Amino acid sequence: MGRSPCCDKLGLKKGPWTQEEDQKLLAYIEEHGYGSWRSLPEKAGLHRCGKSCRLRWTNYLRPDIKRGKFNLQEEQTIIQLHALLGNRWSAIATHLPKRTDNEIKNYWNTHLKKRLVKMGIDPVTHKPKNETPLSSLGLTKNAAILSHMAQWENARLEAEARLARESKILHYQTKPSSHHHHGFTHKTLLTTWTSKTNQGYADRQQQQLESPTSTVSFSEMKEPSSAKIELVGSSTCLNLIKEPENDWFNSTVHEFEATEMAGGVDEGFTGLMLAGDSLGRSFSAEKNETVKERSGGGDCSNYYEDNKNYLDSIFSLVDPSTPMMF
DNA sequence: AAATAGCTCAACCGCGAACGT
DNA sequence: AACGTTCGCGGTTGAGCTATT
Repeated sequence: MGRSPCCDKLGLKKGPWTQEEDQKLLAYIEEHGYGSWRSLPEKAGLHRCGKSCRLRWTNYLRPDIKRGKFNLQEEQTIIQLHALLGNRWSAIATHLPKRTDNEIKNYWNTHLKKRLVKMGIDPVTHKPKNETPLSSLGLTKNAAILSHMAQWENARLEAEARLARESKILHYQTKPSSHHHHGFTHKTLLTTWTSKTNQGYADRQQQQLESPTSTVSFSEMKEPSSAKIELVGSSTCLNLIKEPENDWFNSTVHEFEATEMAGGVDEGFTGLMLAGDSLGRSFSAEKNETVKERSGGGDCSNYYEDNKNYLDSIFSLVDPSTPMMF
């Protein structure tokens, strides 16, 4: 409830961070860990508000951030997940290791959205702009199914958030104390956390993830996010796993697949363009030049051989029985 | 070379959820 | 239950950079 007092307190600096400030923040976090952002600036000798420090850390200074151009695989993941989740950048970011929600949001707004608009696709609905309104009932069958899928994903995210909260507790329990843990590097700090929580986390995940997800992406586990990477593995393929016993989910997927087989797929979705030639410069032109150097190799590299459409991709995200290779 | 338009992205703002008392 | 504090999220801004005129 309520809002925290704003950072407009007298004397608190705003705007771009200097190298010196970065060093101070890094040095403090290396030694003491992070959290308690409100009190951190003063302890670290920074004339910033805690919010600003947290942002600088999560979006820039964190050691596990990958910077630079997004590769094709990442672009596709963003578009697909955006179609499913909308502007839930943090949720999308959980599927893109090393990328921050802010970065993804920026990239969407400055690149991907414009690209879709150019292609005549509504970046909000991911459907062609000239498409007639949905069926007389307001929704086509497929759109309704997608809506179900989104609900399913929402449930999954809630479960993940629940896990994240628990993991945070563990994190603070294992966080080095300022009294007796001097000289922690990022690596030791993060590794310590990971090793201490890995087993318990896996156990709880097994026991408690009762939402339709058995997704083991450890999403929302942002603190520290390198732990997520270790747990997920190096692949940036999405590892969503369908609960075999989830009848509703299975029936939904099967229903959709049946519809699709019958040629009933609504071709309005963005990904149809992704697989086709109309994708404009990046998804086709960049494909050849970049697939080797940008795909990151691994299990994802032969994605392009599968000329699958977008909805295939989306369902592959949630149905491992149709492996999606990026 | 200067002016201007367009673009990018780090950082800020405000809101609401979660949590503590 | 009510209230205060903290944190995280998504939307927005604007400084700095690049391209164009």
